[in-house]
Amino acid sequence: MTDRASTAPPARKRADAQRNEQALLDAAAAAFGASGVGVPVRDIAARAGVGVATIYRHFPTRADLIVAVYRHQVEACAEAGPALLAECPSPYDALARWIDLFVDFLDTKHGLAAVLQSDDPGHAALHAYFLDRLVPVCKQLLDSAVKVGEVAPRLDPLGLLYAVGNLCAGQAVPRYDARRMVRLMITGLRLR
Amino acid sequence: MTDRASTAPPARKRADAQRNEQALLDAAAAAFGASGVGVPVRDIAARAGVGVATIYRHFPTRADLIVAVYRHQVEACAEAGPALLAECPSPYDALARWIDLFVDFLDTKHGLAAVLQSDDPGHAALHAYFLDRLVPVCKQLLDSAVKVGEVAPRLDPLGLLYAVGNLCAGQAVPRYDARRMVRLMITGLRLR
DNA sequence: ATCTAAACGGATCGACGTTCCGCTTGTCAA
DNA sequence: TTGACAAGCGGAACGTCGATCCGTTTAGAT
Repeated sequence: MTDRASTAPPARKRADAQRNEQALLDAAAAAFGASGVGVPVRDIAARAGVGVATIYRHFPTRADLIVAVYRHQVEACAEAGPALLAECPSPYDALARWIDLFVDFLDTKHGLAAVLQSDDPGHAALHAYFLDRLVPVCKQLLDSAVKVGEVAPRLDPLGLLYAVGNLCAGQAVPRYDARRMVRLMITGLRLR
Repeated sequence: MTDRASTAPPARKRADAQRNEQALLDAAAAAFGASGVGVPVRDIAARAGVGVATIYRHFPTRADLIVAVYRHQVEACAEAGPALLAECPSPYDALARWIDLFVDFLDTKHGLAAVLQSDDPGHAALHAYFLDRLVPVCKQLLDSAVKVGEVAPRLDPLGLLYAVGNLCAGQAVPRYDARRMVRLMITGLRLR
């Protein structure tokens, strides 16, 4: 075992493949920012200076690519949950602020919320990742607020996250303020 | 003026064109119900037994076809607004029940809410129709509730309708209950 | 019966996601 | 260093879909 990491599996990628994967991540991030997460696959490939097949080789579905691009930010959002719970005066406040963070994240990513609500099986991995990572955090916040009687019990955290995502989708109309509508919904949650 | 209706404009459609238009409306209604409003144009044409060009001739954009298919139901929803205002104990109740009607309408139409939130210019006519017809009704209900102090002022009726539409979009997840989330938001509206 | 413009249908085009296949190149052992 | 081989690559090709085009059919008027 001369490997630096003793747990590393024997399969190692070729150097050019690693470079391409990184180039693709950079290109995808740029393309998503410029044209939304629905940007044509060919555009991303062109930005990265690779062929389209290379994208599919590294990221079998668009969802895989999206997850890879936004993983850091989703992680940060997930980790903010317990932190807010610790520092906020009440669990409800923590929940409200955490939802705000989630809205911040979603509405700076053109079309991400829309993709999140699609039932295209190609997006299953995206659903799975977001939900696996964020539902437990939301549940913890919700449970804490329920425990002190600030919020009514029996609200599915998945449903709440889903609703926030939906409210952030489709901002085509300039007079529509997603954040305000989310706050309204969170207000409706409060018991006392 | 030998025309039966003196107000009829000189332009009259050929009988076969009228038949085809009706066949298309029936076929589209069936196809929308079976496969959602995103069903391929070719499928609708096949159901109606016409060529695809005939669809575009009668309904230049998909939005025109959707509007034509659902016009009656949208009208009914719009007309229910003033009626509810008259018969309900309070304007807030009328608003809540009207929103409920809107949700009823939306979530029985696969994918309609999703189309409603798309910013595809081909759907502009759909946006325009829904908004022209329903925003004034929503505004009347909202204004009435504001006047008696049940709801905070300065909420854009368009934004509220948009939010309801968003909440009804993308019901891919079985544990997501759009109606419940809408009710939560409407609850958040209430002042006293 | 004849004429004409309205209407038609399906071929066609372009955009896109996805797959396929022959070529290139990194890696490792001799 | 060199040779062999599999990992990796690029872009052509295919299927689907929306939208348009164009030669043909036909309703309705004369």
